[in-house]
Formats: sequence, C-alpha cells, structure tokens
Amino acid sequence: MLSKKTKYGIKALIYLANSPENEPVSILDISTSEDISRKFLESILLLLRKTGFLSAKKGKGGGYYLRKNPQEIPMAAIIRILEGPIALLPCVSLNFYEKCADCSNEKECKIHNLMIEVRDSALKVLENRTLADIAYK
Amino acid sequence: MLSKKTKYGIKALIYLANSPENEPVSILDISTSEDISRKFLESILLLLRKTGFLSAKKGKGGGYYLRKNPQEIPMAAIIRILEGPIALLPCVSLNFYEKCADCSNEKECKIHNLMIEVRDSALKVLENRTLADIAYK
DNA sequence: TAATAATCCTACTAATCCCATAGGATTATA
DNA sequence: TATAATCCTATGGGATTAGTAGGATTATTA
Repeated sequence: MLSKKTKYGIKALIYLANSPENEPVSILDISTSEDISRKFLESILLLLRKTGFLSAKKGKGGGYYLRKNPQEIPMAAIIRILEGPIALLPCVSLNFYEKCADCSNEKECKIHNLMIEVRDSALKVLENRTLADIAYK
Repeated sequence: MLSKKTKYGIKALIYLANSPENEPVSILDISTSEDISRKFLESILLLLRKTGFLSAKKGKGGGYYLRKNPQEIPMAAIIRILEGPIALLPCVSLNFYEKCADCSNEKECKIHNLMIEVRDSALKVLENRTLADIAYK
C-alpha cells in the first residue's frame, strides 16, 4: 500500500500541475488547499526538489514549481522516489535490486518469475501514465 | 514489498505442495529445510490453517498438509491472507475496501482510477497463477 | 500408562518505519 | 529592516515487523 507521504506528494504535484506555469506556489498554499500537515509536506517537497522534480524559489513570493512538463513525468518515476520499489520483491526490482539471501538460482526460482510478471504488468500502466494524465480534468 | 512473513508462507506452501499427499509435514521439517525461524514459521502456519489453506494433525507423526489441491489455490488468495491488500490504496481494494477521508468523489478521482488500473493488471497475473504453477519444477 | 513428539495459544521484545512536529538558519522581496 | 518564504537537522510517539518464550493440549507408541 502507498504511504501517506506518497499520496501527499502526488496530490501536491497535481496541484502544481494545475497552477499557472513558472509561478511558485508556497507550501502553506498547498498544505491548506489539500489539507496536509504543513511540516510533513515541507519534507516531501524538499525531497521532490532534491530529486529533480521541483525547483524552489526562496523568500517572499517564493515557493515550488514543476521543473518539467507534466507530460514528461511518468507516474512510475514519482512513485519510485516517494515510495521506493514498485516490485514486490527486491530480487525483481529494476531500480532497487537486491539479491535474495535464500535463493541460489534466480532464473529457476518460480516465485521470482511470478513477481517479474506482476512487476511488468504494473509498470506497463505506471510507465505509460504521466502526471498530466492524472492532473487535468 | 512483500514481508518475510508472506515469503516464508509461500515457501512453506510450495514445500507442502511438493510433499507426498496427505502426509503431514512438521514445522521443524519445513523450518530446517527452508531455513526459517521455527517459532515464526509456527505462527504463519497457524494462520494458514485458520484461514482454510492447511489442516493440521497433532501429536507424534503429526504436522501440516494442504487442504486443497495446489491447482485450486490462486496466488492472489495466498497473498491476501499473508500480506493483506493487493491494491495500492484502500479505496481500490476489492477485499479490504476503505473510503479515502480526503476524497469526496471517487469516480472522478484520477488517482483512484489509475490505481484501479494497476490493481487490475496485477490481479490478472495473480488470480490466474495457482500454487501448482509455482510449486512444481 | 508413561514418555514423547507434535501442534496450539498467548504474551512479550527489539528494531524499524511512518507520520508528524520543532525550531532555528538562510535567502529574497518590498 | 521587516517579512515571507524555503532549508535543514533533530526528535518523538505510535504502528508494524520479525522473532522469542513458555507452557497447554493432543496423539502416538513403547
């Protein structure tokens, strides 16, 4: 299940996608509009900035704005940053791969192969939907 | 990501599927063969028994055995019991549904609709693969 | 019938993660 | 210079995860 962090992050990104381009939006604005704890949202936006999704402008009139067009941001990329792996097991994760300690032969492992199928079917959706697809009404 | 509980549970079920039918297998047997903490496995098998996947026989020569044929057990059912919802949000879960507090119109919610797609694509795999598919070599 | 081998059941613990908050430092604007 | 914003680090409570402990119960068999 997605954490609140992820859900809040997505809602904030939708909010920014629906704001006038290149006009910074303050944390307070987003947190009151979307009813999200201000300080918690702050840490989320900080993360989204450090990972290249957002830029920030400090000082009066400052705030956050999208660095790229919403059409260029796949939902899979957002979820990976906020939530972590999309795969159900580390051994089938494309971006957070880890070998299973208890598995000597990955290619023969039936659980492994099943989880690859699940991952691919989920990715097929999440890689092909962008922020623009879910942001605009 | 799947918890160890889920992974251990699946491995135990595979082990039982590959054991001679109707011959009980002891916790100790499974835990040593699969290198799983005996006491932790005990609680997992207890859960699988209470939810109808396994039957148990007490006393000497006793142990656990599958209640149904592996072909009749979809992986989705196993994961739901051990892990919980397959969906990424409670508001799109078929078996663990919960309304989102922050969402007034589910049908119009774009996040909701995206997550339905993800859920359905994962279920398409997990409902159609049975324990038999992953147990036999 | 007594020893033994197994599950059953409840409670407990340590570690980690999630959600949120606090408070000051820094920076830009008017 | 006052103000409004982000930046950054630290902290705390609660929930979840993974595992442990120990005795109660039940069935077999010698």
